[in-house]
Amino acid sequence: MHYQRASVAERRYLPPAVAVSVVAFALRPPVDAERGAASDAAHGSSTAIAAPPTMWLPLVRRTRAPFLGEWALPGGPTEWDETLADTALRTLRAAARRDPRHLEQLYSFGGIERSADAQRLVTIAYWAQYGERELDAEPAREGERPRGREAARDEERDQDQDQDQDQDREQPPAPRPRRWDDPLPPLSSRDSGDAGAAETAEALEQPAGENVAWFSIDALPQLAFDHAEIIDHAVARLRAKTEYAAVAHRFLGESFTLGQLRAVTEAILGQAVDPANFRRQSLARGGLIDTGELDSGGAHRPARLYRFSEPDRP
Amino acid sequence: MHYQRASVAERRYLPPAVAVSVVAFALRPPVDAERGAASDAAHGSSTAIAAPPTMWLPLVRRTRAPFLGEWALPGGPTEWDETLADTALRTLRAAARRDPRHLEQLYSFGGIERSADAQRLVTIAYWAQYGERELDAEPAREGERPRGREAARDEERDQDQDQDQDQDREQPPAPRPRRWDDPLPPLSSRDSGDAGAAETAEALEQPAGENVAWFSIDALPQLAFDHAEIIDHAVARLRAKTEYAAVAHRFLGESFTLGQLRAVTEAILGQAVDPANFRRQSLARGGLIDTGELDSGGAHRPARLYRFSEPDRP
DNA sequence: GCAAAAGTGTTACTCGTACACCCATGA
DNA sequence: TCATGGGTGTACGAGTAACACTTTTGC
Repeated sequence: MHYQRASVAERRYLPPAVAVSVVAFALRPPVDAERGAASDAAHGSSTAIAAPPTMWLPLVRRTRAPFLGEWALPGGPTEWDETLADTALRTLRAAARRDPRHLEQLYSFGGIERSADAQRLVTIAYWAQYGERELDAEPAREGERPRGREAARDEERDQDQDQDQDQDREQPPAPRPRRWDDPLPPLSSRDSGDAGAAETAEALEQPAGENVAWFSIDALPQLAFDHAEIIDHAVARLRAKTEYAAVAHRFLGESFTLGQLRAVTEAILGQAVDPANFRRQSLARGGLIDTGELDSGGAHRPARLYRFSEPDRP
Repeated sequence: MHYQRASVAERRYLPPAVAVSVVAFALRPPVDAERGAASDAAHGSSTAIAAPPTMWLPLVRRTRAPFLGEWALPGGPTEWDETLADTALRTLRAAARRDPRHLEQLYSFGGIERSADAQRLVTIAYWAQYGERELDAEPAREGERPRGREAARDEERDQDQDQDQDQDREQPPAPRPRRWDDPLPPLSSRDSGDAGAAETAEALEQPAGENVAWFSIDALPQLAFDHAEIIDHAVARLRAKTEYAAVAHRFLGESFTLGQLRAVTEAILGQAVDPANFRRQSLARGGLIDTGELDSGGAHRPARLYRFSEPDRP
């Protein structure tokens, strides 16, 4: 459109473009994923979740001018008919080949370092979570339409931090043509190239699957733009969540033992948690439902399996 | 620029414009301000802060197409050389004729109800606080440059909610041309019209001073767009702040009694607080400095005056 | 003196933490 | 039988809420 034709000198006078970056956490890389750096800790068994020491996230290696060759968060500019959350989903899927289990807005960064003559860019950062199920699923092929549109539905709902009593939003008075940030209609097949503001400095070419690797947050590489800040921000947000259980359970599968949930919490917090107290507090806080089943896997007393009451998939 | 020349049909294919909305709280309207609705409670004395029952905020009456005649939050699109925070400051100043004491990013709303052929708009919501000093200051004239650039400096720092340990951001590796969201250079004299994306649905013509009124949050009028949601959000954020004292003191002047601080806290929370416990906890939490002076104003024992340690004005 | 708010003291209760201890299973 | 994690009981301390009480002013 007009953007492409604007000269370099003209571009800086255009209003800022809107892009999205996604910090997508998981307890481990997907089985088929490239691992970036720090591959010392042996992640032996494929599916079993045993004492996860840290969290991982996918990064994309830049193949363009600013910060060429460095690693950056998945993301890119919004398409004209996409919600912010859908842009996050689409770009994350292009990088990780999977839809996340949870997606939530993090913060808007007005500025990113760029050359003076580039168009300005407002980056809306999102953070996402992958559960065991998503990591085990075979990678989606390019061109398929994303599954799990529910993930976007969470967004802009419980983005608030603590005891935010999710006030219901009443319908607007006037005819409601459809918020362009609504959960969203068919994502048509038009992810071929970078239309719109794609020439922007941070704009991301769809990674073909190469140039993507998963990194432990303990061993991150040099990062492009201010993405290191964004990740710090996301980690802080994750840890600040008072409702640990609500966040932690999304890293796991459908059902889980309290031991697993505690291990995840310890991975998030980066420190040990008393098992006895964790049990009591988790159960007291509510949201955990005893399935009645037992997990007879380990060389010890079988543990009860729980589900989380949150309707993850309606 | 290009935007103006784009036809209506073309506009919807443009990338979203970026605009800002500001929820600016104060304990009372400025003396010279128009009061909207609910003017029953007699606000007798001009300067004395006596048992403020609620919070107030400025709204702007729309003089354009969607939601014409309804009230909306101060705000508007970003200029090409403005940071997000500066856009918030500029538009808030245009409405309230005053610079706030504190400004902080709230949340990004991807969508706002609009007609299908209008350009999309991403709204970054900010919330601001006015103190007694700002409310008493004579209104700034149109065309002056804003004072109190410090306010913008807060922004993007402590936006996080609770125990966020303000991690220092290291300098970027490459030459740093200047983040376009930096605290910001001379705001030149160009607030004459709406350049750029100003034709956008929500775009705001600088209010000449009319069409602006202050409302109690207990008696808000019908609001345009999803601004009611944004206000709810801002109020929730304000109440969720654990460090009440740090937030509350900004509503007051340079020095204040603990009784005043408690009254402000009660206004924020909307409920009574035990004076004895409030005193102990406030002092224990630190940040309050006994000035040694006394406030001999009321028909009772004089109260010590305190300052807050936060360097509000460096 | 009396009202009213400043300021102090005391108690009870809640919640998080630490840790001792029993339970049930696989090897 | 022993090691291991599941699961229960309990005591201690910090922080908070509730409220009685004293102090100091203006009227």
